[in-house]
Amino acid sequence: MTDLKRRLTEAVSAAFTASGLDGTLGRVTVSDRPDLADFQCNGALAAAKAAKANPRALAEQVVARLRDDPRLASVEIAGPGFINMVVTDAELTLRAQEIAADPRLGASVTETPRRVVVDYGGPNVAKPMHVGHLRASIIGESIKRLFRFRGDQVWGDAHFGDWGFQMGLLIVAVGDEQPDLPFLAEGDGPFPTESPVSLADLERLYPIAAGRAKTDTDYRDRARRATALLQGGRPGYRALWRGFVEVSRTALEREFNALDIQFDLWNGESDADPLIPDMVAELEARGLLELDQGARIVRVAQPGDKRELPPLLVVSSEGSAMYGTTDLATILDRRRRLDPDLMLYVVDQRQADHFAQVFRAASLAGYAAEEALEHIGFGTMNGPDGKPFKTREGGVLKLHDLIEMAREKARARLREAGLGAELSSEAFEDTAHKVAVAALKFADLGNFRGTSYVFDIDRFMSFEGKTGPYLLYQSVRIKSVLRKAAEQGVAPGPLLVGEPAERELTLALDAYDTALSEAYAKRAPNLIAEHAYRLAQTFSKFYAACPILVAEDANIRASRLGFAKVTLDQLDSALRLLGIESPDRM
RNA sequence: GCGUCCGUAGCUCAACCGGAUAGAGCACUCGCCUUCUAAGCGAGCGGUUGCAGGUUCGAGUCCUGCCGGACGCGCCA
Repeated sequence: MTDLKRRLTEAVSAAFTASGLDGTLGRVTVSDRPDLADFQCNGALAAAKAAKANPRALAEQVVARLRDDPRLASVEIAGPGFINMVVTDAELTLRAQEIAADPRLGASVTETPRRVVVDYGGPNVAKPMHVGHLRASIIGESIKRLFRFRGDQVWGDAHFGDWGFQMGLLIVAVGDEQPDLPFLAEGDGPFPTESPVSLADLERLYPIAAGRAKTDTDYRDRARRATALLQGGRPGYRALWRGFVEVSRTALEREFNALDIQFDLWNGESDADPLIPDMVAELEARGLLELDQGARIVRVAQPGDKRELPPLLVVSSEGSAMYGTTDLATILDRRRRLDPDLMLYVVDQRQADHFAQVFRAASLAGYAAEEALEHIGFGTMNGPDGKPFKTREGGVLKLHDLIEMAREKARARLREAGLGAELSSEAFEDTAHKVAVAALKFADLGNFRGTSYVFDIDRFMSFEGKTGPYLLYQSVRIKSVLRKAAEQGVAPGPLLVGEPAERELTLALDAYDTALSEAYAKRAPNLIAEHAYRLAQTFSKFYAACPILVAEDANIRASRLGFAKVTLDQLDSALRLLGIESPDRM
């Protein structure tokens, strides 16, 4: 099943070819001028340029071949050579009925399903999630759902930051505070299985230790040695580290669940670690490694580069694995275990150079084709001052606190609307949570991921305009109508396009497939968000213009109820792809 | 210094492969609840697309230069 745009593209392309023109120029798009047409094709202009001909004359040839198309109410040439098309009500009726009958609500699947790993979230041991994690989690989750919905086999991997220098820092910090810990002893143990520190301890110690390591070289060297010993397998350090990982992960999973984010894999950086010695040996054997200032590196610069890309550091002068080493080993690990066609890294744009280095090294080593590795970068979330977001006190806002702030705003608004009396306290809390999550996610996914945006809690939580709560509201309103219809014994019937609002709604529903395939191609969930918003808005117009349950004619009543039903289904489908769930009432 | 990205309405953001009259939301003004949730709908106001050149029938979009900003640039992740 294809959408109207694609069907018309086929027809217009055929007309171009039949006129002796390049068929690919027959691409049809939704009209820029809804007052003039439903769809348009600008191909005659491009064809004229290539052939040095008159665009209107070429358009005339093409249009002549389209005049008999029964699906078109009109085909006209406008301006310098735009081909404007208006679709008949009959064709729209047919399309509306198709979408209503389609379990996928008009969305197609990809022609060639792939095996895809989406690496996102990036939680770390000992670091509570903060607003900076919000984007990675929200965007990654949406991309994962989108790819899966389009038919790919997808694994979402949290890629847990449980390894590296930060672990050495924690060992030193904890050891300094509790020097009598059995874990610090050399030898094989046995060691306690209980963590000697709480998450709160780790969260308190880590920033202090990290700060000290920046200025205190002795301290830094101790942490580096601890890192090397941990990675070398010292049993006491390993046992202590396992405690860090456990207390951290428990808390992190709770937070992800609150945002309706689920990972298929919680592979830590430590899981890639066992592969490193063989990997290093192999890189060595292939002559890819070079000794430089005591470290072992892979040179990744290429001739065409505008600037020389620094080499990837594989083994530090201390003998430690680095960030890039782990990432490289992770690629190797995934290749062996999952053999993906594509790995997407949903990580802050600022790490673009790092991923370029790792991907090139992976390509050189033959671990993955460079096209199979993609960094899906996103911009930073800034405060109202345009600088990276901070609380009023200058600290980092924890994700947990952010969600609670949002929830509190949602509760207040729900109480205003009188929902407090209507719903049980459980249902009320559930609704407040859904509204809060929708507000946060839609505020983020409404923007293209690559651009930084201003994080403004009041604007986030405003329940008016282009916001998550607006979308939920439209969904809820439709559910309410459907409930009333069921009480009155009215059932949805065949969709009939007559009123302008019904035409518009059908065209909006038809645009779902394009929105999803574009979002998929560009890895850009904001296109889903935009579609959802446009659909909700178009429905709201329809709702105002076309009474449903009070319509005189029974067929029209059933048709409009059918429009309500299919709109709800597609809207909820789109929202699910954004990771947003709509409540029953609000 | 080198590199990447960005500069669009008072504010926050769009603009599909270079196409028609640069669009939304917020804010502001005005209308609309004896119809299904007004968290809504309709209408209005608001623009020299940072500046200057160039290519083109046509430039927010491509090229050059300048101004302004964010970010990155081997032993943190």
